[in-house]
Amino acid sequence: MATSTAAARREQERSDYNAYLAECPSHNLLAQISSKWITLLLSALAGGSMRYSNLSRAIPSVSQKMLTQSLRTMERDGLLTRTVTAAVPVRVDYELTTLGRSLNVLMTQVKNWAESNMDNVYDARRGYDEREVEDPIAALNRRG
Amino acid sequence: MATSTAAARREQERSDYNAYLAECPSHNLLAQISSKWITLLLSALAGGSMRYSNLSRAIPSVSQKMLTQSLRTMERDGLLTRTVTAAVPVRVDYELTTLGRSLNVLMTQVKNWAESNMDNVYDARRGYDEREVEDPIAALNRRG
DNA sequence: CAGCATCCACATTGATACTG
DNA sequence: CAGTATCAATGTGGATGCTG
Repeated sequence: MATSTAAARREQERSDYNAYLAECPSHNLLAQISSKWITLLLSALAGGSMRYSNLSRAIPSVSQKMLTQSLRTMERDGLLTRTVTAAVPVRVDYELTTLGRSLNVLMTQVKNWAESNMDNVYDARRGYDEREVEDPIAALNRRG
Repeated sequence: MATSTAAARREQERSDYNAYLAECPSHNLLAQISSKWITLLLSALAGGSMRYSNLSRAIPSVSQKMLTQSLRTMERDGLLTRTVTAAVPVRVDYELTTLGRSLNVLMTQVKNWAESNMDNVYDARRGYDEREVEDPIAALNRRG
């Protein structure tokens, strides 16, 4: 019965920790803001307010669905404001809040890091992939 | 023929931009590093080198699959080193590189932002969700 | 101990068509 | 113009079993 108990205990532990992580709000938030579109929208809106169609053109790879969805999420999280102007046709403007701008500062830094270190990363990848080819040698070494 | 041409042009534009985005290496990199597990692994390894089993225990919610996969990605990108010690049983240590540590500095800032602003975000969400309930009024206003 | 291979469930995303 | 609704494809991650 020992083994089945061990398995049960493992499962219990994992379940506990999952609950802990699911609770952890800062982690959820981190996951949200590091989403692909959020990042792009932050920098698109960094220069000031933009209309829906402007955003759509600024980030042409985004579908209406994801654009709307991301904007709604950001609005809900207080990162931007959505202003509807009653006219024909309707006009909707999006603008970063103070909170949104403060986040953008950080994300810009991360983006800059990515741009600055791209070459390092790509070199590392090339090196890694080449090493993969000569793996047999590593295997020999491992056998002493 | 005007409409079909417009559609074709749109598609062409989108295709062009997609190619542009797919090329954009800093964006790819950004997507990679903002992955859930990468973030956790960075902070787990911030204190120094760790063994595979240590990491597994430090981040209990990660499956072996994702742990291994994430570590390989980070190794490939030059964010950490993987050291195999031939012994029985085998021992594998992971340690952040200088590049990895420099990234961790930024990600820690973002993490801190998330922790500091959690309350703001949650308040905003509550406000948004409450406003949703009284949406009928907004609809009336919109009709002037 | 530190993985890899396989299968599978689910969430995310995209394409398409339609609307106030 | 600024969306909504729906369906299909894709990807991501987890569970399981096996290995050097």
